Amino acid sequence: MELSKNYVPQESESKWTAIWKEKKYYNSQPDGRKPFTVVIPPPNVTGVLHMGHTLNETVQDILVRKARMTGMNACWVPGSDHASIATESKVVAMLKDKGIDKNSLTREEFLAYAFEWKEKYGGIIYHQIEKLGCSVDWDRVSFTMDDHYYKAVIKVFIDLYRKGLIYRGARMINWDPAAKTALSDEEVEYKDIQGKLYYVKYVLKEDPSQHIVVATSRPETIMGDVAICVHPDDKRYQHLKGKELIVPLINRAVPLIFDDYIDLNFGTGALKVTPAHDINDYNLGMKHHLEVIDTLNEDGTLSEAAQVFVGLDRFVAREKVIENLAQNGLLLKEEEYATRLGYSQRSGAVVEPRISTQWFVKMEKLAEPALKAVVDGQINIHPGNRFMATYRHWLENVKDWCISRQLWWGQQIPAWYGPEGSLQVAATQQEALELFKKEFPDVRPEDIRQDEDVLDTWFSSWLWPMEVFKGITEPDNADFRYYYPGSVLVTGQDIIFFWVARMIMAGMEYEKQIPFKDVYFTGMVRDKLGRKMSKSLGNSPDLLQLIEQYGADAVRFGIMISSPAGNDLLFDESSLEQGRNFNNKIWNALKLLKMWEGHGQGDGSVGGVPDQQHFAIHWFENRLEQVKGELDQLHSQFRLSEGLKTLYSLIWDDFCSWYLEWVKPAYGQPIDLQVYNKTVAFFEQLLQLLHPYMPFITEEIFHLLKEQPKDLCITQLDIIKPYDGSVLKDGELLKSVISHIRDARNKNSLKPKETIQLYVQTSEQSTYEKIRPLLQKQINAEQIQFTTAAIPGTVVITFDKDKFYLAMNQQIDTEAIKDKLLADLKYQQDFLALVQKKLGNERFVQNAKAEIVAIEKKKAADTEARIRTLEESIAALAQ
RNA sequence: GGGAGUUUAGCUCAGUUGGUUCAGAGCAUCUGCCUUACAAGCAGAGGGUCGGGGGUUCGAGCCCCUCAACUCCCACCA
Repeated sequence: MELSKNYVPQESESKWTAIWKEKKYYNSQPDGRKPFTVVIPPPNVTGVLHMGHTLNETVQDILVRKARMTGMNACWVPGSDHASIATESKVVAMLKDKGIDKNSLTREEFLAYAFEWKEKYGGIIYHQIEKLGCSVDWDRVSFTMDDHYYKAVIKVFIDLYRKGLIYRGARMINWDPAAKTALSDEEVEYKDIQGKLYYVKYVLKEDPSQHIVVATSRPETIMGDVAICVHPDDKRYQHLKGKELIVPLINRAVPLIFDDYIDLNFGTGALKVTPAHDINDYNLGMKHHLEVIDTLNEDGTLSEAAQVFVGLDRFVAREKVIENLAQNGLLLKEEEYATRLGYSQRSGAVVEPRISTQWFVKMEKLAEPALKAVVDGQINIHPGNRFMATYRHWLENVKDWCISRQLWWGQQIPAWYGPEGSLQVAATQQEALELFKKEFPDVRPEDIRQDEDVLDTWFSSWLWPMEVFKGITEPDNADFRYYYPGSVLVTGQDIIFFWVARMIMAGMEYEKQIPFKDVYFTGMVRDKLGRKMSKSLGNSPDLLQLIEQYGADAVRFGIMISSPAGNDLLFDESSLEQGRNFNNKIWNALKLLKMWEGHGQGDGSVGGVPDQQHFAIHWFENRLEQVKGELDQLHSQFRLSEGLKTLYSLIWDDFCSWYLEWVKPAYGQPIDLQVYNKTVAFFEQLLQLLHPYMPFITEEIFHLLKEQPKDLCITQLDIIKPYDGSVLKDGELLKSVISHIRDARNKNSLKPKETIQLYVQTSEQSTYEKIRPLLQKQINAEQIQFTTAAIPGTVVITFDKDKFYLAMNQQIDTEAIKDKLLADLKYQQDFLALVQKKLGNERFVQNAKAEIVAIEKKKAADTEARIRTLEESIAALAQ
């Protein structure tokens, strides 16, 4: 079989995607095994996967594949979120392009367009998830607007309402006067602008000669003023306590109130309170039980309540008010003032804060068990407890959750308005009607109307870990009982409140159980300049194009290699190159083995293995077990990035650079069959360990390596065996000695083909005997001999307490060697001085633990021995 | 404004309970190699006052205080 020069990912990726799918490896059904359940954080249905998703999905796939290979019944549920705001605005934009105004459509017509849109674009993310190699169960695809899911959301709303946890209340919302619609916070763009601050005189009712000056940026709202507020400690206004002031233009008397909300140093320290047109004023008004006077219409013109300039646009009215104030001598001055204004993303109009009636969830009772679950450690957050403080702070100061949205795409609020302002909450019109009939026996279907608003997207996604298994609609079903609670949730730290905390609340409320045992927070993916990835900057790469260019495994490698849990990741395509290079490295190891295949010699019995290769095999066997242990440790701590680094180094350095070179037969020589078989077995194990991170290439090579009874993705990892540390130590010694001698060869400009004679002066001859054959081969030595004295005319290298003499057919730069030895000597002497100073310190000897002192003593002894070695070498050199 | 986090080599990051030679890894850089798996490679090398200052301790990259810069979340000043 002819293998290509480099690994070509595309072909094998589509091949294995199809095979895995066809064999249904990733489909899960409840059975006797332990479940390992992961629910995907559902991406927006009409979106595309960005690099943040790529990171999340890769992390999940690593965990799921690893679980599947360790005897667990892994179930990874894919799906998507209807994402009410994001999707609706996209659909609205699409309609606009077609020349259709949303306002001209009925709700039903609009939803038909929206579903059509969802069907058309909803598949994109699933395709991307598949291309990335994610081992999700495609039979369990869920969508937050599936029929059962819709019902679950409605059921929960009704339930919470009956429990008294949902109520209607007033709230400031962002209003777009041009589009005449409410905006979500996300749809408001803030811009820094240069505005003006107007200083207006409010005279005292009982004594017009006295007044308070108020600074305002919005004089046109003066007619909505219901109080003037100052700081309780402000000496300037103490004497006016209990007095009333006159609002200009309309001559309304309003009270002077005191509140420490006021900033003493801003403006004049006096604030006009206009509850209808400012969120802070609204809160102040609530606190002080003030009236709310809404002086604006929904199109931004002044309303009847304003009394003056009725019907004029707010900005026209502003000029009129200023004019009027100036004429009456009430405008003291104007001041330039830098501020931020909200603009509507949709129409560009200046956003108007407006009071509206919204639905809320009471959070206090829900928050308590959710906080406890994390504080008690039922749920473990990774990394560490870093997000614990944030989580606790939010839950302890939790505000009620506004769940109504002025949109059509989503679950319509199951509240019905009947005669005489009556209200009923029910799943269907029929049920609502029944309820109304108790009070109004004659009520007809056309007398009641459902709330127009839909529910916040998070009000559906907080049920995700449950309802993907129909845990809300059919709580006793077998799937739910088996898979719930889930194992790990992998998500971005930015939605800890929006989503994570609320899922925990829902889980505790409806199952009295946590929804998942571990939460793994990934960081935010930024570009290499540290900027957030965004469409407007155009710095977010296209996932499919990256996969096309580098291969899915390389993309997975690149994104994982530098992303410790919770830390931001600066995405740089060079890490993908590193991944691609890693692919090639593995591919080339395969090519090497393929060259050996069929050329094996010997009967395959252990006895036939030559000494040098025997050591190599023995060493790698133990090294492999050691790394397996490390990997397990890292996995249990969710340190996947480090796990990948560990594997990278194990494969590239230990396996390819050291082991394969050690067992490689001399040019033209056949390989020992036993060695070959062992090497193949090692390679298989490496592929298996790497598989969760890089599924495609590992599966491909696994099969190219030899005939396999089954596919790699479902093989089970062996139990880790204990390893022999002394072999590893010998291996480290061998590697160090090889490196040192190669360095000396380099420094003396020896060509690789030129041989040397090596003399070793050591007290540990038996150790060197073990590694002698490999050492000889790797440093291209004609022979290695032991010596008890310096060999003149050679290059001297000291290593630990041992000395090496390299004889070569080459001019030797004695001065350079001497300089190096002297530098080393100086370092050792300085180090010894430090250690001795420490040991000479009585307080150290008294206070430090005995073993620490012993270690220091050993350090001193070792260093002294090393100094002697160096001094001897330098002396020998002088001869 | 409130809360949280980060700061270690040119870049991206490890560094666990304060104590093994602890100052590390990868990438990048430099030197030498077209050695018959791999130049997307091989063999080596150099590079850091651990953000600044102070403190605790026999001992601090790690603990405490303080300052600075950057980042995120929340609330957004008339």
